[in-house]
Amino acid sequence: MAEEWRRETGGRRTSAARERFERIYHTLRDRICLLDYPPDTRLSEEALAEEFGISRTPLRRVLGLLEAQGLLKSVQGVGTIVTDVDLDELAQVYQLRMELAELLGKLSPVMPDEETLALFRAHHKRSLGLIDKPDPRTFARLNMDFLQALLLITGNEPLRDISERLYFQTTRIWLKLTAHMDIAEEVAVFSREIGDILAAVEIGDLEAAGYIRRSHISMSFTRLKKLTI
Amino acid sequence: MAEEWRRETGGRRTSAARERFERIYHTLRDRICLLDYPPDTRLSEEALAEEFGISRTPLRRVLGLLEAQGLLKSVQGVGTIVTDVDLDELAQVYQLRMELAELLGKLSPVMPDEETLALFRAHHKRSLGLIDKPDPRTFARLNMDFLQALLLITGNEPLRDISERLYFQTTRIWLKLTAHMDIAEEVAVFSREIGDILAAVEIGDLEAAGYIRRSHISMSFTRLKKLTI
DNA sequence: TAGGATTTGTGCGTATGTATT
DNA sequence: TAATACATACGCACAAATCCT
Repeated sequence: MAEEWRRETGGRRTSAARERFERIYHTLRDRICLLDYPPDTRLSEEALAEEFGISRTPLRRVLGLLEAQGLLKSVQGVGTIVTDVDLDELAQVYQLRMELAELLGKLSPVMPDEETLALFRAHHKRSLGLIDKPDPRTFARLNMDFLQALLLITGNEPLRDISERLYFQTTRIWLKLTAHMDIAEEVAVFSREIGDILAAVEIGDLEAAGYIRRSHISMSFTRLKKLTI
Repeated sequence: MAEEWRRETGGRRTSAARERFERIYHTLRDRICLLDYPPDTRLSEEALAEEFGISRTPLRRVLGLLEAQGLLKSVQGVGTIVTDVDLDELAQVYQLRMELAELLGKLSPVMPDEETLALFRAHHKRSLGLIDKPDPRTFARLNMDFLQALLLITGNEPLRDISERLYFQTTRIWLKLTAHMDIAEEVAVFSREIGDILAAVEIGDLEAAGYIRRSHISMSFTRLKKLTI
């Protein structure tokens, strides 16, 4: 039979190869977005393959996906290079993310269960703790975790996928500009965002949560533009 | 030097390998969406590689992208299978496409040049000719071509990419249900849609074009639901 | 239940392209 | 300009998994 590898309730299958693919994908995506691999870094397929204990072939499958999502660019004879984010791309992505944030609370809204609420509260607590000791990397990580939680308020899977992809496409620009901004102020603003959205989610007003998120994406971009001028 | 392979005005590079990748990708995507490969079809990597005159390795790169977009599913020991579209997925994609259609006319609107207008007029003419001799496959092809033209009204590249991807994710369901619908009526409706959008584009009212598109996506889904009940 | 046929997944050597000396 | 070093792209053989007899 060999069906012990069935997973999840719906009977969906997940092969070991697919799990490994996901694991490596998330690992590399996080490294790119946390600037462990800053823009223009040249990655070595061979070194990465060795690190993960596989050959170049399955690794290249992961790199291909990251390239399709705009985080990498492979050029024969040169290498696999981490892409940079230019202001035009950033503006377009943010403009679209604003609209999608609004849709998060409108399309197939899912009333959060107790587990999801606990997640929001935990993130809020983390943000409060971060105020005392602001750290760019910890801030970036919390930001990523909070996005994942926020996606749970919609049952529209394509919307979740797209929102996640657009977020990771440009989020590393924040860590890149960390030296030119007031980290303490950014953390304080973000903590208020989480608090406001948590309040909306607690009373089940997901549409309000979407609007709050939209407003913060808008203001984030405005602050960011002032830095780059 | 070996720089004769530069293409496009912006100095953007396109290697031969990348062009071949794009060509095969579009070929296979069209075959899936035009039901040359109906849902549940098992594709052979070896046969496809031979057809395109390459080995399995670069072909698998294309299949990997089609799998990431939800059109294929590879299972070891079984094969590469064309996915089917279930009603839940269809509903979510259509709900999102309605919103994105509205955004097409709002985010970074691009006033069409004469070439683009000629494209719209040509498609309208094709739709009128199709009324006399309705054919499902020709209809599907025109539908695809019109989408590509419509995407030109926005300068927001992420929005264009996402709109295109969502369209191709579910459009084959129309051809699949062709036997149960009034093709002549569908062609007539579509021809009016093109005519209305053409009129809006001609006078530069791109926001109106987006709303017209949205309304037709909505009505299409309503008609489709009646077929599947 | 077992085994062979078939398919995708993987490892590795080679070809091809780029940058540098 | 030519040669060398080194990176990704490719082709092929084998491993692993599934299905059917």
